Parts: sequence; C-alpha cells; structure tokens
Amino acid sequence: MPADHLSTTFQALADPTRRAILASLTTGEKTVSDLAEPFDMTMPAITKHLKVLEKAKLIERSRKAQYRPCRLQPEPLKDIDEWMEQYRKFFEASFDRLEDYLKQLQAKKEKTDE
Amino acid sequence: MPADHLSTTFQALADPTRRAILASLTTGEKTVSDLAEPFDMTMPAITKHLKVLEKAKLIERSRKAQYRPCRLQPEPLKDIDEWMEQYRKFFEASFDRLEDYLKQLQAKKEKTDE
DNA sequence: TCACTATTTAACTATTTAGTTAATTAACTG
DNA sequence: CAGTTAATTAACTAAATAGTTAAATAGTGA
Repeated sequence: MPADHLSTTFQALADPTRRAILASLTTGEKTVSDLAEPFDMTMPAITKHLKVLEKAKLIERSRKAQYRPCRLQPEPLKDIDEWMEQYRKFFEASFDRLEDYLKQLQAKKEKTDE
Repeated sequence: MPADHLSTTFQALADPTRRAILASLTTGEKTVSDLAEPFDMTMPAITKHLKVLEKAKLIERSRKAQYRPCRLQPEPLKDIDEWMEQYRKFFEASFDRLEDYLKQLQAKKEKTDE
C-alpha cells in the first residue's frame, strides 16, 4: 500500500479504462455519463475509477446542476515525466543504435541499387 | 486485471521498492543480494519484486555461477514516454503560464526597484 | 410535491498483491 | 563429500482492487 505520490499516480494509470478516461478528457470537460458511455461497465464502476483518478489528482471535479463535470489535471503526469528523465539516456541510447542500424541498412540497400 | 502492455508497466512502477531497484540498476548489472541490501525486507519479497519487473520486461536476468544478475531493460519506459506525448502539451502549457506569471512578478519587482 | 435524471454509497464477491516463514535447489569451496 | 552462499518455491495471510446489484441522494422541472 504505497502512499507516496508517484506510486499513487502510476497505480492510477495502470488501468486501461482510467487511461481512456484521461484521453477522453483531453478534448475538454465531460460529465460522468459522457465518460461512462464508451465502456461496457456499470456507473458505480466508473464512479470508482473517477475516485482513483481524483485521489491521484489526475482529474478535478466541479458541480453544474445535477452533473459532476470532470477535467484533466495534468500535474502528476509532469511528475512522471520528470521521474522518467533519469532513464531517458538509456532508451534514447538504444534508439540511436537502432537509427545507426537503419542507416547501415539503407547504405547497404543503396549499394545494391547501384 | 489488465493484461495490456502499458498497464503491466505502470503497475510494475507503482511501487517504491521496484522503482528503487530500477534506479539502482542504472549504474549497471547487480545481483539479487546487492539489490536487496538497502531494503528492510526478506529475500523472497525481493525475488517477487524482480519477477514483477521481469514480466514487465523492465529488467532482464542472466546466470553467473550461483548469481542471477539483473540489468535494466528500458524499452517499456520508452513506451510510457511515448504514451505521455499526448499529455505533454497540457502540462507544458501550465508550465508556460507559470513562467509568464513569474515574469510578471519579476517585472513588478523591477518597477518597485526603480 | 411528484417524477425523472445524474451520480454516489453500501454491501458483497472474486482476484491480485505484498509480505511472511520454512523448505528447497543450485553452485562454489575446503 | 560436507558445508556455505545465493536465490527460488511453497504455503499462508492481510489488505487492496475491480467489479457487481440494490438503495440512496441531489437537483430539475412539470
């Protein structure tokens, strides 16, 4: 039960329904029913996913009449992005090697084409 | 119980012990005992964490005598980084607004200093 | 006030997770 | 071979997760 900030964020993102909800919020505020619509899932299940996202501060909620509109709150994603920084050199390095390899392939192909 | 690739990766990262293990592997290959040393936890617990990381393909393991050295395998982190791309404009935008605000503060301060 | 819509809460269940202790496997070393 | 070190497996437990159905709450509007 890790209570730390990053663990809570990663945990919240470790579910495809919740990631889809976040993606859907990139186009703007949505009601709970709007968000629920694409999923083959009951409303209480969606309410629970929203609570997980809210506790992780990935969304914020307000009230408009009987609606509880949700909007994206991207700060925790920024924290993950910053955490990622220490690993970037590793996967960028392997990407560079891939690029080198692809360049070699291309060079070989050009030779064949001559 | 999401079996998809991104969920598995996020799930593996949603634990401070596992993130610390990854960080420790940035300085190179380590044995299980090396990795276990900083934690107040039994060896079987560490073995389980390593299995989670291995299933998520965040580490790879080999054998050297009685040791099972682990090394970082950063590809899944790259996938997260790419997933993040769709959100970057959101948190970069709010960072820009913060920058603007700080510039305004600075401008005000300079005026006061005149 | 009554009925309707939007959403949440309660109570329950099945599965997964993170840890433990005790026992086992594997490889080295005297 | 006997003993030691490295690591895993088995069996168990407590807590968390993701879902369900049924009931409750809150706001709108005739």
